[in-house]
Parts: sequence; structure tokens; C-alpha cells
Amino acid sequence: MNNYTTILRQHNLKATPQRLAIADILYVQGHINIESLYAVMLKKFNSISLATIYKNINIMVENSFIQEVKIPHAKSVYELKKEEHSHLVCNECGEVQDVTIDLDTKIDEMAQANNFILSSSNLVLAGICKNCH
Amino acid sequence: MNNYTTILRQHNLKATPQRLAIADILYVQGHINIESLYAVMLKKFNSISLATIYKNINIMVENSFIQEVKIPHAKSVYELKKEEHSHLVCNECGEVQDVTIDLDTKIDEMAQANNFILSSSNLVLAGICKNCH
DNA sequence: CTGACTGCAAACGTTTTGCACGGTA
DNA sequence: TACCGTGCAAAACGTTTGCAGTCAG
Repeated sequence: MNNYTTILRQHNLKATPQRLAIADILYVQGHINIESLYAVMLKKFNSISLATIYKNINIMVENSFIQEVKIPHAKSVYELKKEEHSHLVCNECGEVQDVTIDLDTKIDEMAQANNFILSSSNLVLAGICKNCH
Repeated sequence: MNNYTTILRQHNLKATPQRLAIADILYVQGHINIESLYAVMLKKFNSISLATIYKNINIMVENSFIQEVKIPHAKSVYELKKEEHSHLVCNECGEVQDVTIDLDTKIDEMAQANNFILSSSNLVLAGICKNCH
């Protein structure tokens, strides 16, 4: 019983081959959009339905097992949930990269100044990645 | 000839009543999603089409007259283009608020460390606004 | 007056739903 | 075995397109 099986069960989700494959693909690829995920899944399950992809993505998001990342001028991608981090998005190749960057002090100050109770911080930086210049 | 008329013409866009109304609504409301914008526009133009809303929003975004803001777990909102700033989004009431917060130093450092050429930075902070607690 | 814009209806792509069957626990 | 999950087909949804008529410049 591998890692993802355990985590899925902890969320009262059955560890089906399809779900384990999604987890595995996200682990390997880091970030992927629905369309590409479907394409990759089709290689492993020749008759998988897009509906299954959507149902699983949705339920896994609801259970905080994975997370949606909304990207300016592009389709959302999904990633395994982990510690808070930011994203670099390349406008050339579309590649999404995780980065950690500590902005807490300034953000907390600002939240306090606005009497705002912070629960999450989403930073997406767009530009050109090192492979595209 | 008012302000928005001038700006629209600078982008080779005709200053139609519908476009001026959109600009005015964005100015007054700050941020609005398509659905609400359509509802407000219907009050001013009783037979306006959703297609017109979409066409105008799209062309105004392409011309950098307005900007889309993607929000976690919610519909995108649109705002008039202005200097770079961040957004506070209330998970209770949905209100979106502009804030300026200078994170450039840290972000630039990080971009440089990753050999990434930065072109835009999008920060959305979610939580509970001052009116909701 | 002319090209750009509007409103309508139809088309389109994406996401969700309902249902019968199949598989996990 | 009981229920949850899958796959399929249809439906729903948001957005885009084509077209004929209208309006801004």
C-alpha cells in the first residue's frame, strides 16, 4: 500500500487505479492542465472518460489533495498540495515552475494595515524562463 | 469628449455608449465579473447582448485598457488597467480590494536566481475582509 | 458615407450530470 | 456484499462566431 493510497483513504477516497495514476502523473510532471492530463491518462487507460478526470480532479481539490493554479492568459494547471509557494510561468513555453520566496513580513504588515485576516497567498510571476532565452 | 472616449480612440476603438458604460461601471465598481457586468449593463441598455459584453471585454483586454484578475475558487473579475498592484479577496463577501505592496526587491532577487526574465507579477491574497469579522 | 459595432441566433468547447455497470474495501 | 467510482451519453454552461442591420466618425 503506497503513499498515495494512504493519503486517499485518509480522505475517505477509494484508491482506484485512475486516482493513483493522476497522483503519479502530478508527482512526475509537477503541473498539468486537464487536457494534457487526459492525454496522458489515455495512454494508461485506453477507455478512460473525461468525466472521470473531472470528477476526480474536483473531489481531490475539495479534499485538499491537489490544488488548482490559475494562470494569467492560460489554462489552469493542477499540482499536488504542498507547502505554500509561488509560481514562475514562462510566456514562451508555458512551463510552470515552483519557487519559494518569503514575502510574509511585508504581506502580514499589509494585511494588518487593512484589517484583513489572511488565509492564503497566491503569487504567479510571468516572464521568460531560462530555457527560452 | 470625456476621458474614456479619448483613451478608446487612442486604441482605435470607437467610443460607443456600451463601451463608455463598461468603462464607467469599472471605474465606479472597481472590480466586476462578467455576469454582474451584464446585469448592470442591462439596466442601462435593455436589449444589450451578452455577446457585446464579451466582444468588448476581449477587445479592451487586448488593448490593455482593462485587465482580467483571476481569483482562486471564484470567477474572474475585470478592472481598469492601472499601475501594478495586488488584490485582497474576501472569502466571505467576495469583495476584491486593491492594495499596493512593494515586493520588488525580493521578487527580482528570486527571478535573477532562477535566470527568469520577469514581465508581470500577480498576487492575490485571500482571507476575511474587515467588514466580515 | 464607410467601416466598425451591435444584437441575435447558432455553434462551440468545456464541464457537469444521470445512469447502469464494475471494482474496492 | 455494499457502496463508491467508472464510462458513456446527454445536458448544461460559458464563450465565440457569423450575419444583417445600425451607428460613430
